[in-house]
Order: sequence, then C-alpha cells, then structure tokens
Amino acid sequence: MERNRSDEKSRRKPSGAAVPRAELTVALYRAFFEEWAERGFSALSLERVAARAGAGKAAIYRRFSSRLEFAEAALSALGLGIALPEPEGPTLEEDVFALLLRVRAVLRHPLARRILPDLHAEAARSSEMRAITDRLAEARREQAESVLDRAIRRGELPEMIDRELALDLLVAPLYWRMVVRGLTPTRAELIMQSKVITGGLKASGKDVARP
Amino acid sequence: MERNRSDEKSRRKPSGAAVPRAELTVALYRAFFEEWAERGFSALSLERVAARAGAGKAAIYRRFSSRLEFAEAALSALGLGIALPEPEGPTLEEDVFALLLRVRAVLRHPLARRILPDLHAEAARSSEMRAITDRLAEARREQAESVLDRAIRRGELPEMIDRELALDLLVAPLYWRMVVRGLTPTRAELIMQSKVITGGLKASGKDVARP
DNA sequence: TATGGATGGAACGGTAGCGTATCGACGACA
DNA sequence: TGTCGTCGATACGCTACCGTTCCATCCATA
Repeated sequence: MERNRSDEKSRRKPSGAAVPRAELTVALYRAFFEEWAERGFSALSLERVAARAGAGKAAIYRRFSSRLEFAEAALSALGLGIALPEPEGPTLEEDVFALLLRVRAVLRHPLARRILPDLHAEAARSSEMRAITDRLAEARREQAESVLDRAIRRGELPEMIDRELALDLLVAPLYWRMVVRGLTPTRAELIMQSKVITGGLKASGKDVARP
Repeated sequence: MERNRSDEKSRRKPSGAAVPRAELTVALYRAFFEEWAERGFSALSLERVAARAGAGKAAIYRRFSSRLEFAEAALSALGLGIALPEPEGPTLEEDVFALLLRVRAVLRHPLARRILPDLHAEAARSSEMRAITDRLAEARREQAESVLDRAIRRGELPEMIDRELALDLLVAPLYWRMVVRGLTPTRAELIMQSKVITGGLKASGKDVARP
C-alpha cells in the first residue's frame, strides 16, 4: 500500500553510488556460508558475517530483512549452479553411477558437508526453513526422477515402481556415508553402490505375490 | 595428585544433603535435550537448561565441567536404553524389517528427529563431538552387523559381501526419509523397504563378472 | 543430638550480538 | 556540472548468556 510515492514526489531511479554493489553481495553470501559452516545456523552472527566480508552490518540489513531471508537468497544463488544439464546413459546402472558422481561432487565441498545437516536440523525446527529446503529438494529430486523415467522407458524397471522409495534409495546411502559418517567413497565404491542400488530398484518390482 | 587429602585432615564421605540428587540429574538431562531440540546445540544456553529443570546454574557446573561433557553424559545415559536385546528372525527380509521397526521407533521421538541432524552437524565441526557420535554409532552398528552375520550363516548372503556398503544400505534410506525429509513411513512402507534393501544386499554379491 | 561439608540458588561483572540511528562519501542523472 | 538519494561504516542502547562467587540449607554421620 505504501508502495508508490510517485503521487507526492517524483522519485528517480537509484543510480550512481546508490546502487548496491553486486560484488559485495556475493562476498556476503560467501561469508555467510563460511560462518554457517563454522558456527552453525542457530549460532550464526550477522556481525561476524559482515566483518568477514569486509563490510558493515548495514550492508546486510539493507539487503535482507531477516536472517532467514539472507539464507534463502544465499542458498538460491548457490542453487543455480547445481542444476546441471543431465547426461544420458545406456543402462540404469550407469545412469545411477553418473548421478552418484554428481552428488559426490557436491558433498565433497567441506562447506556443503557441514552445512547440510545443520540445514536439516534447522528445517526440523522452523517451518520457514523447511519451506526453503523443500524447494531445494524439489530441484534435486527432479534429476533423480529422470533417471527413473528413462529406466522405465527402457523397460529396466516396471511402471508401477514405488517412486518415493526409489528416490530415497538413490541418494540416501551416499548422503549417509558422506554427511553422517563423514567419509568420501572412492570411484570403485561408487560403482559397487550403483550396483546395489540398481539391484534394490529391480527387486522392488516383484512386490505383488510370492509363492 | 591432589586426590587424597587424608594425610592432613580426616575427610569423611559426602553424605546427607551433600550427595547430588539423582532425580535432579535426570531432570537436567531431560531439559538439556529439550533445549537442544528447540535451539540447536550451538545456540544452547545452559542458563535456560537450568531454568527449565527448575535448578540453578551451579547444579550444572558442579556436575559437568563443560557443555560437551554434559552432552556426552546425557547421551550415554540415553544410550543405555537403546541397546535392546536383539530379536531373531527366520529370513533376512524379516530381520531387516525388524531392524527397521526398531529404528523407526527411535526416530519417531520428535526430540530425536531434531537432535540427530544437529548432532551430526556438530560432529562435522568439532572432533570431540565426533568422538562421541562415533561411539554411539558403534553401538547401533553392531545391531546391524548381527543381521548380516545371521544372513551369511544362513547362506542368504555371500561371505565376501561389502560390509560397509551393506550397513549403510540398512539404515540410510529410513534415516533419510524420517530425519531429512521429515516423514514417518507406515508399516507397509517399511515392508516394501525391507524388500528393496534385501534385494540390494543380494545383488551386491554378484559383483565379480557378468556376461 | 550436634555438626561437617557439599549442595543448590541467587547475585555479579564481563562479553557478544542484536537491530537502529546517524553521518560522510559518492556517482549517474538532469 | 551540480544535485539527489542511497550506500556503507561507526556508534549506541539493549538483552542474553557466560562462568564464578557467595551463602544459607540440609541430612547422614559420629
């Protein structure tokens, strides 16, 4: 309602030194993630973030009205880079392997490894953060879905497969090993994992009756 | 070195009102977990914990020298209850199902669901916390190992199975769904999951050559 | 029954972060 | 070329928590 004051005064578009410096915004994102990884979201201090980015607090409060908004902006700025175009594979197992490779690449970042569990913890506490993570999960989920779709089209998987379960199965073991247990699997281990996951997916088809 | 002052003065064993009240200790543990779930470990305030337990801060500082020691004591006091005697099952799939049921029971507690990811996040940051979680993981791990051992003894699984991967596969999907995604699977869904996991485990045996 | 001795609660100074307000700097627009 | 309007850093009052100190309480022991 307060939006357009052009009735009273003719405002002119911000220009010159009055336009936010994009480079500083990026530096703030970076500092935010580093602080997040070091201290955790709930103990995150905006004052420290500003200091680390070489800026004052005002630079933050001008851009974002709350810590959550800050987090959301930083995450979605990061999210753009993650949505890679998807490669294609000849078999399900190789598609799974390719997917695992990409996930491993993300989880290799020390920051990601520390931030993700903290992010989930925060999501369990606040519904706002839950909404943010849900949007992120959606994007990643689509990548996994396409792997399933192609396998079904090829006839490697039945159509009536339990998609929820299948999607869980695709990423959960790797997430568990890297984020929860803190280990980085080798390429050979990823191949083994692809084999096992593929086996599990195919086994889920035979669910109707058993002698 | 400072231990025995009996040389100088004849000390007498603490008694009467000078012995710590066990009930208060328990109340402190409880309050600690509740605060942990609400605020997160890194933002946890001992002052709030004390207040919630209806005690003063001194009650905490007398018992524990640091926040980590407090956490460790609380966790291990809780850990005793978790190490249930293991049931036996006729087939691998049913053993897996029984295991999943027990895991679900734990992850159903709203506190556990909030605390676990926070615990892992903290473990990624501090080596001391990592040591604590490693000990907890060990206990839980043994339960899963026995499931594998029995399956191998029965001939349902090959001896040369990749144990690391198998152990990951047993709990990761359920952890993912409940803790990360925040959903509670039904009994039927757990059965499906057991089937898929069993299929994956059996598929991991055929790793040598393929036509 | 008198008392030893640690207990538990309250008070204290010190630190850190919050969110706001103030003020000089600065550069594209008119 | 002057001006407008936001930028960004500093300063401020406020709140919350830390870790310690102090003191009255209280019950099994001797």
